[in-house]
Amino acid sequence: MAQKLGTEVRQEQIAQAALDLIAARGLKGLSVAGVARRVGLVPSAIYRHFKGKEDVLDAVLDLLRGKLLGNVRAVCDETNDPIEQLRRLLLRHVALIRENQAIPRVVFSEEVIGGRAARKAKVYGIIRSYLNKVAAIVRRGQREGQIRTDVRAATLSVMFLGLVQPPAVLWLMSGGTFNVTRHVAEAWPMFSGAIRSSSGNRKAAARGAVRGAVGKEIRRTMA
Amino acid sequence: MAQKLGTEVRQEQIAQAALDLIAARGLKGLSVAGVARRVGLVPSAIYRHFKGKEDVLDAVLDLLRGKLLGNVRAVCDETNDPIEQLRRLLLRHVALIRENQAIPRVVFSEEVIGGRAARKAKVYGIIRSYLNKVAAIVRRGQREGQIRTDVRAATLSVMFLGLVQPPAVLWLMSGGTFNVTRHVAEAWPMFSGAIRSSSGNRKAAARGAVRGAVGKEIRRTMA
DNA sequence: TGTACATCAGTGAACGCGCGTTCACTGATGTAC
DNA sequence: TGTACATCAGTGAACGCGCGTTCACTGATGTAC
Repeated sequence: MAQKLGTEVRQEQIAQAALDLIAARGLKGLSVAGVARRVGLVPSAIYRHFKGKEDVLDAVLDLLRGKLLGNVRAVCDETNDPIEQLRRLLLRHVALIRENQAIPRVVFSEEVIGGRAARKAKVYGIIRSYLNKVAAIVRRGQREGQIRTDVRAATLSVMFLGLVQPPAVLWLMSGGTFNVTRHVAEAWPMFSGAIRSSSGNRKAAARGAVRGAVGKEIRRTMA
Repeated sequence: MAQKLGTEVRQEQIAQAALDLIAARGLKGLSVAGVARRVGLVPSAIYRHFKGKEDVLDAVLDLLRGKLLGNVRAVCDETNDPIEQLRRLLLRHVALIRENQAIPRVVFSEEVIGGRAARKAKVYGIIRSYLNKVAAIVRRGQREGQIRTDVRAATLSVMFLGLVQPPAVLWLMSGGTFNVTRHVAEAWPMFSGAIRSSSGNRKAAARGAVRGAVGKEIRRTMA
């Protein structure tokens, strides 16, 4: 018989084991038996600590939320410059995904995207929190004059996500061939250049001109 | 007994029914029985036309490849300006995904990302073909002077994908709440502005300056 | 310090459901004669 | 035009596998007295 441990300890172990299992085999490969084996228990023992498989998955989502939002907090502690915060967040995000394939695997999984409404909402909530924090950084940059103000912060935050997400998917699907780091290293300078407000003496005038041009483009795009 | 039809006809019907089913309920909800019901057959009848469920999925992938690459061909026929081609491709892509939720659902699915190597490779191949065609458009734009040359075409093509992919995921997860069209309409002007080569008389000089700056940024980003 | 008892984490057998797949059979359709 | 035959799409019953979940039972641990 396996050692008897408190339910809090087991819950942590189980959630972590589930996370590892997802990282290794994907959400589809997440089974109660597999988790139990990793923890050194018998499948039915899992039910001493969780109501069922669904609850285990919820615990995994909580872990992921912690990791994602933790990154945001970390970069905010590291520096004060909004653009520099974004750059570091980007690098951390890439590192996080590399070490933890479970994140994209969960976010993009069927269980989540096509699954129960409650879970879909939970994952959406996590991503929204993340995006909102990114948008807050952007908004501060806009107030303080480093970031252009003719594009909504919400839009910029989703574009920011667009720097990592496609490469992450390509990386997963290529089995590690696609070079995420290289892509990000090339894409970030262009992105950061594009979101910087035109600085210098003609600042206000230039910004006005750009805003007019973008507005015209929006009307064209939607036509 | 259902009407007897040729195997080619049935194969098309079955692939289309599978596509519809995926769009409605996700890949997880794709069952032989479900497909059979939609076609008006009994489950075992499917095996007259496909070796098994896996083969049905492969047929679905072929359908998707056709739709994706078809869009590229269409925009190349519509106009000659590379940037305009990209803009139209973006709009078409959004429309395609809106009408056909099956695309993101398949691409992001477990079956694909964590599934058999052969299928993963097939989907990766489809996306690579798409990206390569986008990169070809970009490269032409670079040769002809409309698009900046200090960022690789491959990188720009992945960034292009980054304009749609995150909003598509958010749209799916939010159950249709997230406004993809609006995001794209706002993101495109910024993107197209950022990829345009600085035109005018000081063209070469400006480009040289930008290239220098970007190179410096790359070294910083990777540090 | 020792004994009885309550608690509760861990066990293993068994159940049931969904689902992909097989197989012998049916009967409609088109062709050869 | 009619008849026999071959072909092959469609049928329904049954199988088997994986897997989540249940349940009565065990036995280790800590507490009360």
